[in-house]
Amino acid sequence: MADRPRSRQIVDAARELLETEGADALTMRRIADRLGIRAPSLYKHFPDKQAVEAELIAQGLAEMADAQEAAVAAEPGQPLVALGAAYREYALAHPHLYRLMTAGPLPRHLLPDGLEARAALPLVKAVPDEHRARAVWAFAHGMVILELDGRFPPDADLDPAWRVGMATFST
Amino acid sequence: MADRPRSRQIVDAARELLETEGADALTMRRIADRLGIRAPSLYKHFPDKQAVEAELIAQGLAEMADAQEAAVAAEPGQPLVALGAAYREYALAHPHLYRLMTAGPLPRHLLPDGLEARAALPLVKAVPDEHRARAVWAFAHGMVILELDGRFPPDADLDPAWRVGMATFST
DNA sequence: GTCTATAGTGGGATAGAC
DNA sequence: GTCTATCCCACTATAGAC
Repeated sequence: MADRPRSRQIVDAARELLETEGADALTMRRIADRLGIRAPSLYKHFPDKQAVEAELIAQGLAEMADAQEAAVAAEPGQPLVALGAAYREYALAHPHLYRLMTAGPLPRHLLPDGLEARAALPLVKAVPDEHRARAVWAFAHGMVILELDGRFPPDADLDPAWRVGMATFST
Repeated sequence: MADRPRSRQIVDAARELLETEGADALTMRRIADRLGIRAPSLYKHFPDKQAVEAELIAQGLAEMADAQEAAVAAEPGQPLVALGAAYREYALAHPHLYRLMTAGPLPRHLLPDGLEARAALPLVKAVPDEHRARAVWAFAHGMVILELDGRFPPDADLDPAWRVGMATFST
């Protein structure tokens, strides 16, 4: 806590705001409030708001990659089922961050080299055919985002939908 | 053009703004500009902005339902393939409207009764198992939204991904 | 049904002093 | 690296006159 660099403190504050209150709360003013400073001071550490958001996206992608890698390591027999479960779990545990990561184009020029590829790698290894891999990703993302957006019936049990989807793609 | 009711003109102007410039351009001021009036005048015809958006969402859902119904009628042998193609085609033809229709919770209390169910019906008939139907919808929505958001590699040919997904769910 | 005027809120970002 | 002061922007929405 003590002397983490300011830039790190800023990203941490931004993340807590995002995760607890959502994207609307993620403003330069609110970030500064959390640190007990004024908003203009943030611009000594980051050129603009997008740069702060890019850090959060990078964190999310790295954590998602970790989760995916751990999932296949733990359940090598059914990689696709393990990947799907880990994907869903991470997204539902960090809904606002997941949205930030996936809504709109990635600011690729602001992300570490290779990060996007690393996040995709476990799926690519489990599903070598690229077209099939894209289809699986679309299924998983669609399930997550429709759930987060409250688009399924409120009482719908989604476990069977995940199961049938993952089973279908596993064959 | 002449004497369509003002409320209708407002919705038409809103739709043209949304479709041509995206959600950020859909403001009460811009709508009023298009009609040559001032923004406050709009509030004599609609209680608030959400009511205007709900009209657009209702239009989109109805048009999507039309497209789905026409698709199964034209290709009764492979309903799922026809539905997927029609879904994708409508979404890509109206990307901003599609986003408005699918991002966030539906304002169900502002939509005509039964409209949401009508839009879902062709898929429900083609895929009687509700879990499987949800999985198919998630796949289709995921494919569309990832494409609209530029998340697939820029040079990716998505036709094979759609084919493999639809074929997989058809068996 | 339109207008003017305005309230109220919020945002990102910069200049320049210290 | 922080501050104050400020700019400029934009939005939804209401009140009240005509």
